[in-house]
Amino acid sequence: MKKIDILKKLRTSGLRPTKQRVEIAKFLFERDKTFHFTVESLNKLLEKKTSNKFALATIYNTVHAFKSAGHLSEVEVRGKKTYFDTNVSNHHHFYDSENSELIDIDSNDVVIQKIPKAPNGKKIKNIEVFINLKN
Amino acid sequence: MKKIDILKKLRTSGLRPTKQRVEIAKFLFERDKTFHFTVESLNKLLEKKTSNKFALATIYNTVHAFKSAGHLSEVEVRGKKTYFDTNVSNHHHFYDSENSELIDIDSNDVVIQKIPKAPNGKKIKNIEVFINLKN
DNA sequence: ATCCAGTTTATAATAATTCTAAAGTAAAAC
DNA sequence: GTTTTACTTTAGAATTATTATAAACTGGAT
Repeated sequence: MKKIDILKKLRTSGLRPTKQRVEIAKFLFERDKTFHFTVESLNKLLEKKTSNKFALATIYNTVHAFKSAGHLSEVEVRGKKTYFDTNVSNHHHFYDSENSELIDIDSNDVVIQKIPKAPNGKKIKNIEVFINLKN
Repeated sequence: MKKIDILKKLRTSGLRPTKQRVEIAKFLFERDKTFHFTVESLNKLLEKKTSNKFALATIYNTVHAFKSAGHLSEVEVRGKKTYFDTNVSNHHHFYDSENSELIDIDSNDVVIQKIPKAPNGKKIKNIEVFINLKN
């Protein structure tokens, strides 16, 4: 994704393309493979990659803004930190607790044959399959 | 589950049946349906139900002790608080984010036809299916 | 009854995240 | 191109869930 697209992405989401947002967006979205991170890991990587330092609160603000705009998804992982994913399509995850690593599973690689119907008055929003790994 | 069984349950787990543990165990395990809770909700419910007050740290200690002994399971729910479940068999969950409620799904009610093979050198520990609900 | 390891307790410490209010800035209005 | 305005960033404080600490307590062995 090119810089011009980054700017468009931000503008069309109603996000003013500030220096910080553009930097973070470039870091997150200018890549081929999907990327999983926590606010802490993102912060460290940004410190290395770019010369600028961002306030931690800015990382939080930005990541949440991107999430609200649908550019990031939050992954269901129990633990202290919240994981985010640049893959916003419907998909599943392996979780390797050895090194706290998430790995995407394409939606097509999981086929569910049978699920229960939703409780009264409720509908199914989405189904997440989480495969925990061991060595 | 009767009191005598509660005591046996604690003793066979190597847990000394203290006043607090017995009270909490009775509250958690003397019921027919499975029960989902957070430390906070459990604490509130115990305050109402029993005349005794427990230190919050005791609730944490006890819940973790029960979990280590295999009498409680921890559920994968993203959010600030950790959820526990008196159902320790292999099963899945609905999650109703409207009222932060978990509902058990029997393992037999979910059939997965296809899953990807685990990444190199890793094995599958378990599979958790999480069905998010909406109104 | 006495003792001791395991427990409970109140409180402090920690960790992730959110809040706050002042200073900064993109972009609209002039 | 200035000025203005509303949105952002920032540093630090506040909050929240959880864990650690260390002193007081207690079940159960002796």
